[in-house]
Amino acid sequence: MGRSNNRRRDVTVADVARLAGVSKATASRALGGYGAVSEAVRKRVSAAAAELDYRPNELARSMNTGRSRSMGVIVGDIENAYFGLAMRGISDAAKSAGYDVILANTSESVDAEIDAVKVLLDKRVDGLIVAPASAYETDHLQEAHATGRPLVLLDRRVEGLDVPSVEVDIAPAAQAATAQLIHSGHRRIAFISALTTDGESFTGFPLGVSSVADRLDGILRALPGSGAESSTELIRFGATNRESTRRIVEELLALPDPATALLASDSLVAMNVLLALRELGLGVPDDVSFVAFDDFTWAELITPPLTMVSQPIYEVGVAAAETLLLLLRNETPEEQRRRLVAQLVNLESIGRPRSPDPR
Amino acid sequence: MGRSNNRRRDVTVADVARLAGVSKATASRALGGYGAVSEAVRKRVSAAAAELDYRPNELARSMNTGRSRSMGVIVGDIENAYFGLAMRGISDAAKSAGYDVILANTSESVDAEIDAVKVLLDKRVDGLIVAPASAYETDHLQEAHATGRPLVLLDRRVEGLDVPSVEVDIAPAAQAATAQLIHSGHRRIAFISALTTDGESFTGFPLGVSSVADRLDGILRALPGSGAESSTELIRFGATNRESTRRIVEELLALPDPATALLASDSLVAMNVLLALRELGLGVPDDVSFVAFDDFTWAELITPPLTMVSQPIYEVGVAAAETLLLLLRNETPEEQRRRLVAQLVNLESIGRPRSPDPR
DNA sequence: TTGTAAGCGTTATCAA
DNA sequence: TTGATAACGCTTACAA
Repeated sequence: MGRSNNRRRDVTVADVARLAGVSKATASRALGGYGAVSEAVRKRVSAAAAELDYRPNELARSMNTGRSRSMGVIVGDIENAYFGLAMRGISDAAKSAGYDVILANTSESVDAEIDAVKVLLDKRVDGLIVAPASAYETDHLQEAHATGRPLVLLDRRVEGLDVPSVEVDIAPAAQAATAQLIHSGHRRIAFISALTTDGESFTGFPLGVSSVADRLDGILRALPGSGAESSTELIRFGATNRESTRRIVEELLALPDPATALLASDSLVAMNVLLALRELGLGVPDDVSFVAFDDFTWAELITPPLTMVSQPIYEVGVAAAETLLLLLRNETPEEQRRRLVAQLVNLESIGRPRSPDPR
Repeated sequence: MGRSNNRRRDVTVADVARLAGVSKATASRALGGYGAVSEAVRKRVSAAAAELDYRPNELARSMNTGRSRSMGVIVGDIENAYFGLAMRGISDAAKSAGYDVILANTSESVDAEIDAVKVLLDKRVDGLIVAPASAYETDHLQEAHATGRPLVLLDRRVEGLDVPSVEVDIAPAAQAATAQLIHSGHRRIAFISALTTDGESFTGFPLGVSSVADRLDGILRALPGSGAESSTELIRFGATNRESTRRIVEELLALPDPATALLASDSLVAMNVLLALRELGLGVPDDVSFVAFDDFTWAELITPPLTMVSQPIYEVGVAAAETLLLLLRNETPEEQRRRLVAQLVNLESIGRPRSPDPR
């Protein structure tokens, strides 16, 4: 059966100590496994604790050790499978080190991020993992860092903020994808992102999100000497929803010299681009070639299977957590900027460009 | 600029009080906005707090209020979009009530769940939201409930555990989907789930996961008098991965009287079933009709668009959090078992059964 | 309205 | 090896 003391006052070390006939300090030592305790006493205390079903109050413990054995994680959008998987990686790595994870979701809003940092620091998390919503507004991250509590950046880095980051090394894969398109005969290659640039120029960078800047960087690196063109009109931001994405796709394909290949910055953009193409009655890759910067389980089921840049995002999460754990032990990570490799998964959405006029 | 005291000792109420020239208690009252404080003093304390950039230590606060303003959430798999979206709902609702969320992932393992409950209770969360991995092994949930801390079940309920649950009312939708299949002429309708039954009989229930049991319940309810058959061989569990799912699909289609329609219990199963059908060279819905219990953004892009049972899972998350918040205020939820309606989204993966022998 | 002092449940210090 | 006792930073009686 088991005791059913409703609404019982929590059992404390004092209770355990009393039952075991020792002092609070001794009981605490025995339970915590530190200091010097005789074997006999240890047994007695353990028995008493088991008897009373004692569970230490982690709050109280944290209060004078100063460490809470928890890490705060701040991401833009947990419902996005990309961050969901990263979260899983973080969670797994944290757990096996005895840490747990407090999650904050920001809906990619900097204000919410600022707030989340405050809340988590107030909760006295031992450290933070953040996928920053903006590379510009970073005062709150600077401040967090200044409190002395370790901070690791996830998926995105912030220039001028001297903390470790774990990212996907996406530029080479972006370059490879672009090279592949060029090889197939494409000269008008467009990039579509959900980023809102707020009137910022994207040329020369930096863009607000480094992971997007890196994609673009890789693409542009593939162009010189290829005959393919780098042109402002082919690089488009603001594909935040189905409608805006459709408008962008239409515009790209209605240019005097139209785009013949589209690269989508993430899975959501990819979906909206594909929906737009379908609505426009255009086929992939016969009418337009397509590459997505993300890998989704469903890609294989779509006709045709999509060419994608696959990212080890679970591993990014694990690495970020491990880096943070390292910092918490006052060790220094091998690299300040850790980059995991992305892979071009070459399925069937790249074809030859349709000739400008069908003869 | 801002001050750059590295590794500064945290500012406490005592510091604020000293600067404001009042006692600790008064400062605390002024900052907390309770008790009686003169306007002049309040201003002075606020100024001092701002000056010192004071941030209250929530740990210490929690320790003597007994409340931590945080809730623990335990789900099987955060990387699953289904739970990711629920998490988002919980997170949003919690935040707007000033609560935050500690997440634990269990990989659908009961042991991990038992552990997670312990850890979260030790952290003194004010309440728990759990999507239980099993309807049988529930001692840890009973115990959690017995501590007096409120518990709300998410997506799945546990018979005999008297706590509120928020679920999707999936049975009617399952019945509707089945009716639709019957209407199209199907008589051999199969259900495929990832659940491992451990040799439990599924007839008469209960299955380990109520949400799966409810699907089956709805399906079976549609059969009587329809001419369609209810048969053990058509109800299959253990579709946990691509290979096992393929085997199950093959078996179902190789029966003396083969299945002509397949219902997949969730999106992962759905994907594996579709992959299997593709590998077997079978078309949907020409060769086999198909319905999935989940909605995925990609369904529209697949050929043909899938018929699905769409679930308001974000809202389930919101409702679960709101129910918990209610309990935390010692109020009673209107319904002990809250059910949100699911909807049959009728796209194009239901067709007429292929005649047994092609003449 | 304000201050003093006693808790909350731990861990840490220092004698014994 | 053990036990008083003082922290940790906050809230809250109770007094003034």
